[in-house]
Amino acid sequence: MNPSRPFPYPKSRKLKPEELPEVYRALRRHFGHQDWWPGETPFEVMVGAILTQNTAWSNLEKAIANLRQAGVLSPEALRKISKKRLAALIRPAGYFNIKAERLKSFIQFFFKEYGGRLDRMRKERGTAPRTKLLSVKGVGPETADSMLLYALNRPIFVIDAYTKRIFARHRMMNFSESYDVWQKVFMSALPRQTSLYNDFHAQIVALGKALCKTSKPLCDYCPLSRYL
DNA sequence: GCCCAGGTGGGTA
DNA sequence: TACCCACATGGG
Repeated sequence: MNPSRPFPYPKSRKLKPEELPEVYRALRRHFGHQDWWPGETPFEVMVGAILTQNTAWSNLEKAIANLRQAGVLSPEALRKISKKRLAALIRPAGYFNIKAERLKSFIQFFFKEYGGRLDRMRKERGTAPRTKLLSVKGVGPETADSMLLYALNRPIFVIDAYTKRIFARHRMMNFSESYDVWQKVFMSALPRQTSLYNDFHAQIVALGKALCKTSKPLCDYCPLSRYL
């Protein structure tokens, strides 16, 4: 994604953060409730959060399928497997060497901090899990927040490339604002509800994927065109 | 063949 | 702080 690319769409009115609840309802009317869970288990979600970094979802799915096929989609098995074999299994996800390294560092952290047990991580209150996750090499804010929202059911809004692209195009804020600023704007404008954050992010991804498949200008197609 | 995808960390000025 | 860059496969 090149944020400096010229803005390819007609000048639009500015979308205000206060309109986000309404935007969510518009997306939901268009796409329907997503009930989105990007993985079969919470642990799989955490693994997927690392594997999906800057990668097409279809490639991630191949890597997850390989891990499942090899029977290593568990904390214990991922701790035991060699980095070399792990890298070979996740090859379709791209960046396989660096992601094998990141998965290993995450697993090491997961055992050191929580004994490899998700329930122990769940019990920890407040912002401690996020702070700790961010200390793991290879886990940045989006990866940490994806884990917190989709694996631990915490009310944390995930900001991804689709989110920034779509809302920057609607001139709500600049693409280049920091992750924390983007997140603060969304979380200030929306009630703190896990189910809302889960489905809103899923709606954004649904829109992002739909727009990737069309060459039409955004405003001809987008269910948010009423806000232009 | 070319462009891009649900990021992150390291290096340089 | 603010940019560069490496990391890599697979689909359109």
